[in-house]
Amino acid sequence: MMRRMARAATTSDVFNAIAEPQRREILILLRTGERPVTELAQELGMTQPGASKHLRVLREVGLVRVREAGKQRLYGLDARGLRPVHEWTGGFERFWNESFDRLDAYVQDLKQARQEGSN
Amino acid sequence: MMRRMARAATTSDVFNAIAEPQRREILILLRTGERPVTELAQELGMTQPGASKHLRVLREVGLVRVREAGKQRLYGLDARGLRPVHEWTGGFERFWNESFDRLDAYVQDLKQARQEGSN
DNA sequence: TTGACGCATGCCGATATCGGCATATGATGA
DNA sequence: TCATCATATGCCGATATCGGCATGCGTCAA
Repeated sequence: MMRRMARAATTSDVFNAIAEPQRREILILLRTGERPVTELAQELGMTQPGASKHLRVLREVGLVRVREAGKQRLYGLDARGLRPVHEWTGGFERFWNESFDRLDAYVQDLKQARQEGSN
Repeated sequence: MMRRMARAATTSDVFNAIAEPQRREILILLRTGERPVTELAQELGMTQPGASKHLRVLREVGLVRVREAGKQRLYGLDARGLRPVHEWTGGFERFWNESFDRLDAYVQDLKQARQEGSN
């Protein structure tokens, strides 16, 4: 039945897949070329099962591809799935590039009120 | 001690904040201007407490700002926090725009393998 | 065939998430 | 002051997440 879901399945949503810092690191690393799981785990300081699990998530949302190479499984980047995210955030570009009526007033307000650095 | 965290705190990470579909909808809606909570909840078909909670997360990562207006609290967009996400994904742009050596090989490989093997 | 390697998966525990509901808090106006 | 509106928060239950560990399974080499 699955009436309620605590969160959109990480496995079906690129936004969710890249919400995990380690998974983002994997993607970055894979920009330099494909890697077998163990090597990847080693370079990122994670356990092999840990790497495998993250890779699975990435695979399921289509951000990586696997290629069998004998004993190994070479994981490679497939960044096409990141494009929608890029475009989605791009839809807000003008809101951070231009200074807006209300927005601008806010910003000035805040800059004065807080020092903005705290976090 | 908090040795292990099941996930990066949603409250400290913009990536995580926008991993939630409803929160993304809120951000989109707020592009057209600020809104009091109830109106926002109504327009997006969510309960008032639900809206408040999502707004809290968005506030804590700095994606929205609140302005007190008498009884109401007007929430407005602050898209600056989306810029890092845009840039991060942008770092993968050439991987989906250009056709790459290895990448290309993969694709060809897969096309062949599927035609032959047909799992 | 056997053993070692590479990897995936299953189970567990701790914790976080999300929605619903009730309720607390705060401002407004009669 | 008191009722009311607007919002925030607390608690709950169901579920998902993530890391660690053990183990299963396939591949290769001797």
